[in-house]
Amino acid sequence: MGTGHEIAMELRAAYLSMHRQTNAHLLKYGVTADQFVCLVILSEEDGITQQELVRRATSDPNTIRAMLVLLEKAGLVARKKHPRDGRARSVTLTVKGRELYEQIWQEIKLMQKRLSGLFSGSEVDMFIDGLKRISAGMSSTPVKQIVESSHPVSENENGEKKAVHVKR
Amino acid sequence: MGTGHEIAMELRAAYLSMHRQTNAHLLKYGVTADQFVCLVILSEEDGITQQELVRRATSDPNTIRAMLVLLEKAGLVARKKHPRDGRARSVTLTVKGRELYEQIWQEIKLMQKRLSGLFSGSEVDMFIDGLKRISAGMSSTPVKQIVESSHPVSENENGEKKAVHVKR
DNA sequence: TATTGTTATACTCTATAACTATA
DNA sequence: TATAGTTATAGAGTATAACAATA
Repeated sequence: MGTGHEIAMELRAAYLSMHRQTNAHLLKYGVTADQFVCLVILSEEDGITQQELVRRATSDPNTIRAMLVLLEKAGLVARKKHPRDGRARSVTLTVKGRELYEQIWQEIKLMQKRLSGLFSGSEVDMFIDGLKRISAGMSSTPVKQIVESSHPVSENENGEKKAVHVKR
Repeated sequence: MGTGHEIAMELRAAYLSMHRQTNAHLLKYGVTADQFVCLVILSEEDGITQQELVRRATSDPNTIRAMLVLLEKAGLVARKKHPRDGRARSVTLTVKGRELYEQIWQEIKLMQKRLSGLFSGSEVDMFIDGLKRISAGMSSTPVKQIVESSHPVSENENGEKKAVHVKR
């Protein structure tokens, strides 16, 4: 029977395969797969905050900012002041951004058809449900009782990131 | 019913959640999740070539080399000349590398138990099978008929990476 | 000639931490 | 005080392309 380790390795393999394939397709448009995810999210709802983009893209504030700066430089998105919250930014697709998104979508659509074509109708939903369970089960809240164990590397009581020799 | 787009987004979310969680756990050991994958593969079979590591880690030669150089600098792996093929390198875990691997494994095991605990016995295998289908279906061979379409960006006939404005 | 790996180079993504401005 | 985002900094991973050594 499949183990947790196997799930992890195959999840990794599946994601990386998809990610590379997507990047290869998008290379000629000058955007990365991750940047395109931002475009997709914005095409679904324009004017959301960076914070909200972070959440929907399963990302973090620094990464999203870096990507938005690049997308802004490419003239694909705009970051206006949020009308109601002076701290926030309201991110929108420019006309150019929406056009590029739609152009890319035509191509990516075929790849996604290939993706869903790998499953039968009933399988798809079960599979997606499994993915969602993993997202929920692995979402960032660290598991306390796991963190302190009988390893001599870190001695702190509460699982904080008090690294001994941090690399990043 | 779930679409290809939904599969892609949820696959992304699941992988990134798992990846971040793993990185957070491994931070105190001074290795990344990706580096740990190398250690795991080597623990399963010592003395394989970099090429073989590339394949099993779903990676590429440059990335694997960069990671091995870091792992070698940390004293966790060794790269000897391959006994039969003078071009190849035979990669092995050092004693220190194997010890660290086993120490980390105790902790990661719990996370993996949590992972497999999200599924029933019969579900696990179906889910893993779905992931494998994606890896196979998305594996690097580019889909010819998709590549050239009616976009004005690239005009080449055979889907080669002849980018107009390449960023990376 | 084909293959394994290296070197040089460069950019994106990711993360930490300290900071500003607004709520 | 808490929250949204910025700045500075840094390092890992990823990719291209040209190269050397060996098969």
